[in-house]
Amino acid sequence: MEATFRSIAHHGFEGLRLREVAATAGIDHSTLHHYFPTKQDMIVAVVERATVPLYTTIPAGSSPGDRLRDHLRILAEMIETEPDLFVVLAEIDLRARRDPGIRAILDRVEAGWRLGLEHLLDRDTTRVELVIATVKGVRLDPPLAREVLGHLASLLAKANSSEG
Amino acid sequence: MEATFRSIAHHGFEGLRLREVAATAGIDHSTLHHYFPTKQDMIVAVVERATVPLYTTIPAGSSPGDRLRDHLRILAEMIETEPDLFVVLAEIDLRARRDPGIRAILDRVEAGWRLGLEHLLDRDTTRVELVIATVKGVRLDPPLAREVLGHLASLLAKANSSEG
Amino acid sequence: MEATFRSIAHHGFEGLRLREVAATAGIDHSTLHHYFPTKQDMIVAVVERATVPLYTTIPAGSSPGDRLRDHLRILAEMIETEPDLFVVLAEIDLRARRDPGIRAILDRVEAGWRLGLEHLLDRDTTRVELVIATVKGVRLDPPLAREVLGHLASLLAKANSSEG
Amino acid sequence: MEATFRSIAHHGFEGLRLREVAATAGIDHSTLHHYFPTKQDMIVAVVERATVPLYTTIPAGSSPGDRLRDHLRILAEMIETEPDLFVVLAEIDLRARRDPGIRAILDRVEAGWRLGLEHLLDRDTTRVELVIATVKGVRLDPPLAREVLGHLASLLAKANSSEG
DNA sequence: CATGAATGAGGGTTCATTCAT
DNA sequence: GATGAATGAACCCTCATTCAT
Repeated sequence: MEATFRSIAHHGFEGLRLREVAATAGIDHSTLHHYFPTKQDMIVAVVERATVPLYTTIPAGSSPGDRLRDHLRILAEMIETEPDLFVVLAEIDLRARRDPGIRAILDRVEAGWRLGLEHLLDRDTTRVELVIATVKGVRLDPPLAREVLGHLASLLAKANSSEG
Repeated sequence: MEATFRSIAHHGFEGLRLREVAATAGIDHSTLHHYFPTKQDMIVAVVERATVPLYTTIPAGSSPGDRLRDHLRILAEMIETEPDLFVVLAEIDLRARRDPGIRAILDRVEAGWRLGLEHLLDRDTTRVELVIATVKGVRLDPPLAREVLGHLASLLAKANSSEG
Repeated sequence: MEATFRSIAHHGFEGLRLREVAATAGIDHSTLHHYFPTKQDMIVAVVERATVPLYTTIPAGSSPGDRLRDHLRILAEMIETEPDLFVVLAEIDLRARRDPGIRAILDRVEAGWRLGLEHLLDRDTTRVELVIATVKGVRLDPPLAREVLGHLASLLAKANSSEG
Repeated sequence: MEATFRSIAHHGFEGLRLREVAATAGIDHSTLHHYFPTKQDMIVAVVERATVPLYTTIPAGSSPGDRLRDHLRILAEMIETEPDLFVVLAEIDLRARRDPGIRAILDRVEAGWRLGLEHLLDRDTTRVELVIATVKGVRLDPPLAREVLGHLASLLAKANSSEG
C-alpha cells in the first residue's frame, strides 16, 4: 500500500497509524483489515514491496569494473530520485533486529545483493561488504550519495588497476 | 539513564516504554517524571549521552594517515565492544528526521566529527563523507566492522600515496 | 440453522459469530443475511427450533403416575442423547430475561409444558413447578439426569400413594 | 466490583461492557484496568465474590431434617431478596462450560455445597443432586422459590420417615 | 440468488501524564 | 522527594450490516 509506505517514510514504524494510512488512502480503516487482517501483515507486504526495486540495480554487460560503477551510479540516482524508499529501507534494517519475519525477508534480499556484488568484485567479500556498508551509510543523505558512491567506485577501480 | 539506553537498543524508540524503563531501574514510573517531566526530555538526555563517546575517537599525534587508521580501528573496536551504542545511534539518525530537537544535537555532533575528519583527510570533503557513510553503514554489523573499516583505511592510504 | 444451534451450544450467545456460522455451514456470510436479515432474526428462528422437541415429551396413555415417570425418563434420555439441546435451552432461559421476543416464545412453550404436567400431577401447581425446576436444574449435567429425575418420580409417586 | 455484578445480572456476560461498568461506578474506564489488568481478571473477582454467600447457607444445630428444611428456606429467601445474585450464578454456570478458570472456582464451591448437603441427607448422593438441581432450576424464578423448595423439603422428610 | 468489498460503531487494552497523598 | 491511583486519548482489531456487482 502506497499510503503505508509514505507513512513509514515520514513517521517511521514508530508513527505508523492504520487510521492515518486509511484516511490517506481515502478508505475506512476497517477496509484495511479486509485486505490485511493484521497490522503486521501489512508491514510485511510493504517490506516485500520496498525491497523489490533493489533486485534490478545490477546492470548486465560490459566489464566488472564498469558494471560496479554503473551499479553505484544507479543506486545514487535512486537515492536522489526516491529518497523515501531508502528511508524505509533504513527503518526496515532497524526493525529486522526485533522482527524475525522482517529479518527473513531482508536476509533474502541482501543475499541476492551480495551474490551480485561478488561477481563485480572478483569474489572479494571484504570489498562487497565495504560497498554495502557505504551504500547503507549514505542512503539517508541524498545530496551526498552520487559524490560518495562515485568516489568509492574510483577508489576500488584504482586499487584494482594498481594491483593488476 | 542507562535503562532507557538499553531499552532503545533492544526495542527501538518504537518500543520505548516509560514503565518498563522505571521497572528496570528499580524505581516507580512516577519518579521518572520528577527527573524528566516528559518522555521527550528523557529522550533528549539519552541522545546527548549516547553521542558523547564519539568525541574522543580521533586520536592525537602522528601523521594524518596513521591517525585516520587509528580512528577507524577505534571505531571498529567500539562497534564490537559496545554494539548497543551504535544501534541507538542508528535509531537516533532516523528519529532526527522527524524530531528537530534531536536533529540539532545530531548536527552538532556530526559537525565536530566532520571537522576532525577533515584534518585527517586533507580537507577532502568527499572522502570525509565516504568515511562517515561507511562507518554508519557498518555500525549495525559488528562482525564486519573491523574488516570493512580496515580495508577502507588501506584504500584511502594507497590512493593518497599513489597521488603524492 | 444447525450451525447456529451448535455455535450457541459451544460458545453461548456471547460467542455467537455470524461469520463463523456461515463458514461452518459452508456459505458466504452475506448469504446468511438473505435468509435472516438480522442476527436477531436468526436467533429467533433457532429458539423456535430448539423449543420444538419439548412438545412431544409427554407420552399418551396409561395412568398419570406412569405417564409422569415416562415423561421424566424421556427427558433424562434426551439430556443424555442431545446435551447440546439443553445447553441451548439454558442459554435461552437467560437470554429471555433481556429479550422480549425470546421471552414470548419461551413463555408459550413453558405454558404448554405446564398444562401437560398439570394433567399428570392432579393440577398441583406446586408439584408442576417442582418438576420443571428440577428438570431445568439438572439439564446441564447429563450423567446425573436419569438418576435425579428417576428419584423425583419415585418421591412424587410415593407421596401420592401415601396420601391416597 | 458491585457495578460489574449488576451489569452481569442485567445484561449477562454477553453484555458486559467495561466502559459501562466504569461509568456506573463513576470512574474512568482506564481506572478499571488499574485494578483489574484484564477483563477476565475482573470476571474472576466477581465470580469469587458472587459464590461466597453460598458458604453460609447451611445452618448448624438441630436435626438433619430440620437443618435441610432451614437450608432450603434460607436459599428461597435469598432468591427472593437478592434475585440478581442467582441470575449471576446461573450465568456463571453457563460460562464455566467454556472458561476453565471459572470452572475451577465453581467446582470448588459446589464441592463444598455437596459436602454440606451430604451431612443433611444421610450421604444419599442422589438426593443431594436432586436438591442441587431443584435449587438451580428455581433460582431464576423468585416467586416460586419458597413454595417449590418448601415442597421438596416436605417430600424428602416424608420419604425419610416412611422409610424409618 | 450469491458474493465480497466496504462500512462504522464499538470493543478491550495501552500508555504518557497528572495529582493527591 | 517519592508514590500509586486516576485519567483520557489513542491504538489495533472485531463484527453485524450494507451495497454494488
